[in-house]
Amino acid sequence: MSPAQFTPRLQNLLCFSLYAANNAMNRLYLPLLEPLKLTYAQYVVLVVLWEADNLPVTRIGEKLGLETNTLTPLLKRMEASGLLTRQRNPKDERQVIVGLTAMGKKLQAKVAHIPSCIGEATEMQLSEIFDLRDALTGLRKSLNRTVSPKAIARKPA
Amino acid sequence: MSPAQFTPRLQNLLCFSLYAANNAMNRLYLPLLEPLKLTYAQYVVLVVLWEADNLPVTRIGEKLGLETNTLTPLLKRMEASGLLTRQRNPKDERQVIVGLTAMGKKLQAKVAHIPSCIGEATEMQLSEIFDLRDALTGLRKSLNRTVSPKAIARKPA
DNA sequence: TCTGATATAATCGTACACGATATTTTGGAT
DNA sequence: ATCCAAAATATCGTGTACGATTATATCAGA
Repeated sequence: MSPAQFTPRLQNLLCFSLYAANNAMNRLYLPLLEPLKLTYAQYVVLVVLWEADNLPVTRIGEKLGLETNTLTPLLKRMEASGLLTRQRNPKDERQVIVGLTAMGKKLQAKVAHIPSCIGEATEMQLSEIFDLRDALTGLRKSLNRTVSPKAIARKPA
Repeated sequence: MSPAQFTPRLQNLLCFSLYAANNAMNRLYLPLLEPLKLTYAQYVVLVVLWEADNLPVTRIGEKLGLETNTLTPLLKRMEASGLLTRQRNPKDERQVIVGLTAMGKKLQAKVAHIPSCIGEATEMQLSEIFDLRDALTGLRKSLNRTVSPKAIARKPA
């Protein structure tokens, strides 16, 4: 083990490169999502529902790696802004089924330009982007084997 | 452009792989830092100060990619828990100089085990970790050329 | 010297993300 | 049928991050 491990420098830390890149990515999304009155978390909830509508809260949490203590208030805000509905499942009154409203569905067209904006800002080739994405997905899955939210412990996304 | 770009799937998005990996990393740090009563943000502030003590707030912000609206309350909490001091610079009363206390310095020894814990949890070779870290640092710098906090616009970290 | 622009930090309001806990519903074992 | 554990969601408190704004100090130019 090198002494550097005992006095880690910021620039050497994987965790910091991840933390700072994530903050930078969020800052890039802010002006892109602001005209739609969306936050990044709200955006990814919509991405999930555009793929598969009418999901219970926990199922959304499995896909996003979030639990209900984060999702419930988030979904309530999205319901209040008219993007989705939250209804108890008559078949199982424990579940709340989250479904898109017409407005929520319509937003899909209005974010179509975003991926290319992000792509440009990365200044990377598509193949590099895909490699980085896959490396990060692999990292997430490895980390989740050590510690994971309850929702993911049951079903790794 | 493939149609997939207009209906992005969660798993295809670089931003989501980054977001979810960062959340997972934070969850891994929580139990490691909890015995020290540190948050992740507080930890990286200490890493900065262990490298170079007695920095003005904005200088810390340049290194971390954060601004004073985030740092001021963070540093006040760390001052309250006895990790650091905040003093106006007599040479320039606009600046607040942040310095480690003895307790703040002592903590460095108590985090020495953390990098190897993280390393293990990644299930990656050191060379892979370094490659991923460098790719993320490059991504951050690219993204910061499109949008960046004021602190970074002046001096890219 | 004075005045306006800039630099530095702080404050305020909003929205996550987390651990801990509570509430309600369901299902299985007796 | 009853009771108990598990499941699903919600609530609460804390600590970031962010945009917008404010307050004070410094500095440069007229």
